[in-house]
Amino acid sequence: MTKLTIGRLANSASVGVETVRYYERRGLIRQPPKHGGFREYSRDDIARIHFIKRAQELGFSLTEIEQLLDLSECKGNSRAQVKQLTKEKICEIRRKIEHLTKLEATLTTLHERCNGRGSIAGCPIIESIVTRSEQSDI
Amino acid sequence: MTKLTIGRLANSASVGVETVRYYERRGLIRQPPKHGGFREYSRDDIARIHFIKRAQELGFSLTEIEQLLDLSECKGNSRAQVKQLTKEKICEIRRKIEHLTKLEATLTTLHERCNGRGSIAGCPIIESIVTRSEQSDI
DNA sequence: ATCGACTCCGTACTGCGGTACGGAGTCAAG
DNA sequence: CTTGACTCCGTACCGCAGTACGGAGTCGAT
Repeated sequence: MTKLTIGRLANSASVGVETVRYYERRGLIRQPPKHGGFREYSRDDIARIHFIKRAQELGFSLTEIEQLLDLSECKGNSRAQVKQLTKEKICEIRRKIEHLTKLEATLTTLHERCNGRGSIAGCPIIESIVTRSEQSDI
Repeated sequence: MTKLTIGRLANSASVGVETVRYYERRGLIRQPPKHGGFREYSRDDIARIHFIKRAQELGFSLTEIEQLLDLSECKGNSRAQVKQLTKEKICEIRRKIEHLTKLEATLTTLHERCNGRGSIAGCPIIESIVTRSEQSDI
């Protein structure tokens, strides 16, 4: 049972040492006791970083993850808040998808319209950018 | 016919003065002749900024827009390259949509599974984050 | 001639999520 | 007890697309 230093913690959680320090600065993980100036972590801290990483994969920002962590530790009726955060994230993702879908449609139309041969003169893609009046995006 | 100073140019193109200077630094617009130390633009520069803005709306980055601008001004058979850039952008957008769609599905499942009542203990959303083993995202 | 608005320039800062640097201190193995 | 790996800390930097600052100079209208 060697001491869980920052390097070993980082290794166990597959992140960089600097990332751990960064999370500490951001308040995502508490500063652990120090022995001889060196941080000494517990197993729980590995789990905490795993939590952060997994929540990131789900699309949550570090700020939101901070809230999730707080909620997951408080004793109130916090399940509603977690659900609410999730709902907002879903809406955000849907908005992004909607926007990207429109973009894709516009670009695909342009791409199909362009024969890809010859000089720029008459290129429908460039034309569309110059006379910005085609479909509405954004 | 008052002189087209940076402020008037910015106004005409609905961007900030600092944005124009930034585009110049980035090489997106050439530095115009200066009279008494003041930049003096032509009507073409307004069109150029409009081009940049419209291309941004289409999802292109400033780096890509630089290429588009170069292509739109060169005399070679550059239509193929414009089409290629567009295709790559479409692929990039499709990848993003794909990723976001998977995320949305995962989060929606989680959201449905959570009744939103009570404390954290047993909350399916938090559980899913803690035991990161549900669906695969990213 | 004066005044206010504008412009000049370099630099720093924003948000996001880290990554890199570098000199000093410390721990553990040989 | 030396050596090498690790850790400490603050700070700067990355990409992206700007935005902000602030002191000095200049233009146009009165």
